[in-house]
Amino acid sequence: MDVHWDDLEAPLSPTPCAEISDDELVSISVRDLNRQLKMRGLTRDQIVRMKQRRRTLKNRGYAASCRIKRIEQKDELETEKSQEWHDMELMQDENNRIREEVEALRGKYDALKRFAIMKNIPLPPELEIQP
Amino acid sequence: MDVHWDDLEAPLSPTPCAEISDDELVSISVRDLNRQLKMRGLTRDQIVRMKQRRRTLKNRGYAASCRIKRIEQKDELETEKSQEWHDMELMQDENNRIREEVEALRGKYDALKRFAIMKNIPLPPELEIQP
DNA sequence: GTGATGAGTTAGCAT
DNA sequence: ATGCTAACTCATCAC
Repeated sequence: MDVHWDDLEAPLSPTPCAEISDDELVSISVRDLNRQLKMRGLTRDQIVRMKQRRRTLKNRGYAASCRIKRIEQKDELETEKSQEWHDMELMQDENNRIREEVEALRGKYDALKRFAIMKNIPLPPELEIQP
Repeated sequence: MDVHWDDLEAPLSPTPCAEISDDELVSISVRDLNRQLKMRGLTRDQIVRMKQRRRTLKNRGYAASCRIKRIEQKDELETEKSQEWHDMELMQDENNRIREEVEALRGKYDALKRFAIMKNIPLPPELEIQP
């Protein structure tokens, strides 16, 4: 890491590119990359290969993010699903609670009806009890 | 397709393997494959390469099923999610329906209470109306 | 040029 | 040997 190109003395040596690490190559700007390539008299062919290596490294990263994204989306779906499942349970409970309330109320109503009948108390029609 | 090996006359020719299509190679049994390879005097090296080609073709299929499986699982999750969402809506409606029922019942109760008070009808304590 | 993604290859694990 | 899957490479598309 932290290589200084100007320190190198043999730009035309048989291994003129070995010093560029993957991390550097993938993060350097196109502008700077071109500058370095020119400066170190690389052949057209070497330049093409270097560009290609950069592209491949970039693609490696894209593939990784793509995989991560896919996993995250799956997690998201699963989380939403279990959240909905939870909400549904709460609603189910609420539902039962209200249902019991209705039952209790209706029970009292019936008792009241029996009471009225027993005592022969006539009820106005709008207060009649229909189940 | 439908190649008959016995028809070939030059088992040691420079292209002794070209006749095996991908489909055949990937679906033939190991037993039969070995038989064919032996029968056509292939070199050890050619046999190794043929086996490797078979393995690669199989892997191609595995990769495809793996992708399909992933997509299906995602679809499944999404389907379940929207199903739950639908169920939840139904339950919400049911909930509102029961809630209205309670309200109606309670309204009648109040009316009954006012009626009893107006007529000075004493109710037994267990039939008392508490909101 | 950059980023995303489908398909294919390879390595490595489990059976 | 077989099947699966993560990571990688490559082709291709959209911007």
